[in-house]
Amino acid sequence: MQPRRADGVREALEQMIVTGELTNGERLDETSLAERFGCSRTPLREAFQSLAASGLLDLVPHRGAFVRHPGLTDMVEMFEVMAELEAYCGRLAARRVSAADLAALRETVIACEDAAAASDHDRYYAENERFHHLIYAASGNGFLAEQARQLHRRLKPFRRLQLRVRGRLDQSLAEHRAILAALEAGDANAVSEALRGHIAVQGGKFNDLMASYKSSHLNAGK
Amino acid sequence: MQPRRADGVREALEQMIVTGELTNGERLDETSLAERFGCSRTPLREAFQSLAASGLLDLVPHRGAFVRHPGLTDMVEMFEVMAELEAYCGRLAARRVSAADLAALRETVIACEDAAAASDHDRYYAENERFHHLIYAASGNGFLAEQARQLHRRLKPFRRLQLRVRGRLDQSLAEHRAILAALEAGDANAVSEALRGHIAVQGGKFNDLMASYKSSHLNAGK
DNA sequence: GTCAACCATTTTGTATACAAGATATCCATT
DNA sequence: AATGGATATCTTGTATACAAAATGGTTGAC
Repeated sequence: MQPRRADGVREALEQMIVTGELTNGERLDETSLAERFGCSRTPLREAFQSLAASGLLDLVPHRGAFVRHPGLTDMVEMFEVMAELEAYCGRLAARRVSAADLAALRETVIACEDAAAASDHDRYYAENERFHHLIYAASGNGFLAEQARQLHRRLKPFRRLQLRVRGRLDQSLAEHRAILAALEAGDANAVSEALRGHIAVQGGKFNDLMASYKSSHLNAGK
Repeated sequence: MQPRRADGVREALEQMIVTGELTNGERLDETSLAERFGCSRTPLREAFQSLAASGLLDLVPHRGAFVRHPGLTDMVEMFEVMAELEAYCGRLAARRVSAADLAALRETVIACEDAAAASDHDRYYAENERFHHLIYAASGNGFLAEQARQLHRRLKPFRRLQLRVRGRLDQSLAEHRAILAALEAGDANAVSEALRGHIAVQGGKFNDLMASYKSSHLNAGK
């Protein structure tokens, strides 16, 4: 991972943060990171600003940039908001979804079925992401869609871990089918509630989340 | 406005953007801005990254930074999301609000009454902001509160303009009273709906918003 | 022996110099 | 006259040099 170009610095750093390669609370040394990336401190510091704005770094003046991994509490809070955003997307989408959107959604569900049958977690996740992004877009509210995408992105690593829990794939798939059915029926409440339940961390999902959180090793230094 | 220090550059720029001093689509010339702020291009460019992440700037590689004012559509979309976020804050707050929170909320309502009686828009806005921030915090979800604060901040200039519409102050105050009453009663649905209605752009509010938007001169170059 | 102040070292913050890409101008050609 | 291309100029992107601030260690006093 040696991006000569600066555009990649932000992405590379983000990757290093979310994968846990950089542990929580760790101070990022500008000089050594610059050397590692084969660039100077300038593009690095610009990336820091961007990452800090996304909440992935803490920028303390004259002290440095510190990796900021969400704690278990933060994660639960974020999922709570994610559930609400998705539910709202779904509510709007139920009214505004187009035939083309529905066709695309049906496709992703089929693709998810294939992936689930093959136990291909990576592919399932990719299609799962497409499914949700389609719903965000179908909300007809571009700002809402963008917010949802951002949060979705931030929760990505944890969601991926969750999907590896046994049986979760099939459950997720069944929920997708229910969401799609509600959308086709144009039942805003049903869509909204199905999505909320799909995202919300409740019941057994909390234990799954906690387990995957612990195994993520992101909580070092907390 | 000449911040010698770099921490102020971001704030100063943000102010210049939201006040409309910098018009929509305008390209920010690094050299001239640096000269104006009495600093070099380096801190400016770091501020650009931060502002771009907040959606106030568009950063086009090798082309420059362009001011990005929300169009009328964007604004309506943002208010739509704001209404939903506030409604959710209220729903949570109805369960979690503390006696101290309620006392503080009562204070702000009284302060709002004073300000409204004196037709002091600036003071009313300040207390109004405090009222809403208290509810965000009372939601007990720190992430949600932060998201709400950010969006609230971004909508600030438009909200201020809206409040200048005749009669809007008294209406807003009455709604605050209703929200507080619902919170005291612990009626989650009532709080949620009262807040949604308080924020949502609907009915006559849309015309007010449109009028204030036009008079904001932020839409130049669109 | 402990605490505090001072100095050295390290690290962040800023300015400037330089490189690379983009735009605009001017000239040649059709 | 219009178009296409080459070049000059300007702007952004990056590296480096320098300044300021913080940290850590050492020394001296109590």
